[in-house]
Amino acid sequence: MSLPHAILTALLEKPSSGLDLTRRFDKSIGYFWSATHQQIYRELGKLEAEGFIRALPTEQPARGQRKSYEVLPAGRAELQRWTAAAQDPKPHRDALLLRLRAAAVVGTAGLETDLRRHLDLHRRQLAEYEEIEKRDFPPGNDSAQARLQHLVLRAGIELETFWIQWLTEALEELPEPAEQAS
Amino acid sequence: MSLPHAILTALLEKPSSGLDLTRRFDKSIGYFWSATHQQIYRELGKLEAEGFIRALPTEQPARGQRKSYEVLPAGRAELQRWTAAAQDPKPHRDALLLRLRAAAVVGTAGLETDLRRHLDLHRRQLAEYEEIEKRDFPPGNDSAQARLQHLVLRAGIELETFWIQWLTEALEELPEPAEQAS
DNA sequence: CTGCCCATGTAACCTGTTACATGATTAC
DNA sequence: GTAATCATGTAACAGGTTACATGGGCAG
Repeated sequence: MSLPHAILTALLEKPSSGLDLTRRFDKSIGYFWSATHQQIYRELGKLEAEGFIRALPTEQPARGQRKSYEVLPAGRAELQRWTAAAQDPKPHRDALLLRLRAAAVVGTAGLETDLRRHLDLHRRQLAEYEEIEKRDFPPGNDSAQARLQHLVLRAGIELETFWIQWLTEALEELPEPAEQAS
Repeated sequence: MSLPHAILTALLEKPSSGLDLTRRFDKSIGYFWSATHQQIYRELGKLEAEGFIRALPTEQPARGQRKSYEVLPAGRAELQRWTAAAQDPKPHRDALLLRLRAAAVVGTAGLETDLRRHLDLHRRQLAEYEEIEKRDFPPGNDSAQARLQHLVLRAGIELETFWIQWLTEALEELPEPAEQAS
């Protein structure tokens, strides 16, 4: 039950249309809560029906016309309630760790290529985060809002850093191709 | 599409009944790929229908009777194929980071209690992992299989360590209760 | 023989994914 | 005017969650 709250947060940061939101869910918010445009439109409909958001009045909100939404007081209250509510951490699911565990049983043949690819993807993501950090969080800005946003970004940076280091170790653990059983 | 492969891995490590698997998915494999008993029974049925596993022959495999499964050669081959296949990382979804981002907009009132609870949960998980490490991976055992399994466990340890450190920082960033607007 | 737990399973629902559909705008 | 793209949406499906059902064995 987090997608509606991700959308409320995004809309509070800036009122947007469905497509705007879709774009913002490809970066920024989407770095830790991804969503496709189909999910977003579905959820915008629900949020509007519940009275949490409303479409900004425009001329012709017909098909093919942009429709921007803003958060209503009830929506802000709901987000506040959700933020403060106790929530149990969701069980983890990490396909890569599962694969390594499977490889311990059936062998590591063929793994290396994809591990290197993942390593590369994490390096790119880290570079992107560091770019954002340099651009959006120059030293000195210490408003409460900026500090919290920076904290979230640093979580991303440190998680990517962890995966890069871990994948590097993992690649060292793999037997040389020459040693692999066929 | 990872649950069937998680089950194949678990069954290769040790043939089991549905309930055994359920228990093992509450720890061990379940630390990075959780599943409920309903999912497991559903998936066991599918895997058996596909010829990847089979029920070990017993007297009366009726309702209420334990039914143990073992992996067939086709199942091992499928797991091997999956392990070596390229897989894109799934998009992240982390409710806690989302909440912090929401809190940057609607305020941090009420957050602290639950952050402390999460911190405590992560500390317990880390302690559990370290216990397992001490028990199952004493220094000196360096079979390829043990090294891979240890690598996976270390990922868990380091991730928990990260969250503990991050949550500690986050709690320091929160304004004092006295400063919070009502 | 009642209540409780073990073991397997069914059903309904919710969320997320993939593929496709439709109207409007812009480029050529 | 036709093709490509923008913007919003529908439909079908897959995976995961929650609630409930069924039969067997065991403790008192």
